[in-house]
Amino acid sequence: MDYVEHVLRAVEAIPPGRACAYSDIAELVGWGGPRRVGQVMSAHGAAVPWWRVVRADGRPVRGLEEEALSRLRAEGAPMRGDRVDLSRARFDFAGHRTPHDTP
DNA sequence: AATTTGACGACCG
DNA sequence: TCGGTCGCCAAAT
Repeated sequence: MDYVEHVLRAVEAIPPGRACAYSDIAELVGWGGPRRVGQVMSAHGAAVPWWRVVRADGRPVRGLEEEALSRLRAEGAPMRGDRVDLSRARFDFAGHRTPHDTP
């Protein structure tokens, strides 16, 4: 059960207007893999801002593209067409710093 | 015990 | 950029 909590905690830490990939969560948690994270999100993601977790190429969650897109756009997340521009939107957990803020 | 199945990802043509 | 292919990891069949 602990694994689930770690994943959800990580997702909750993502601020509005930012996003990160499943692989980023997996890396932060340290075990399991992106697919494992996906399984957890599928089962327990409703409780957290799931739309801020996107695929590595920036496309939103499979199956919930519509809602994810509208929420992301509403938050002002940097988008590139129908996908998140992760180069700008990615949230860097380590140190709580972001690529955008770093000079 | 073997196979299929995901809210995935890297690589290659 | 866009697909196809293969690797990955755990859970459900």
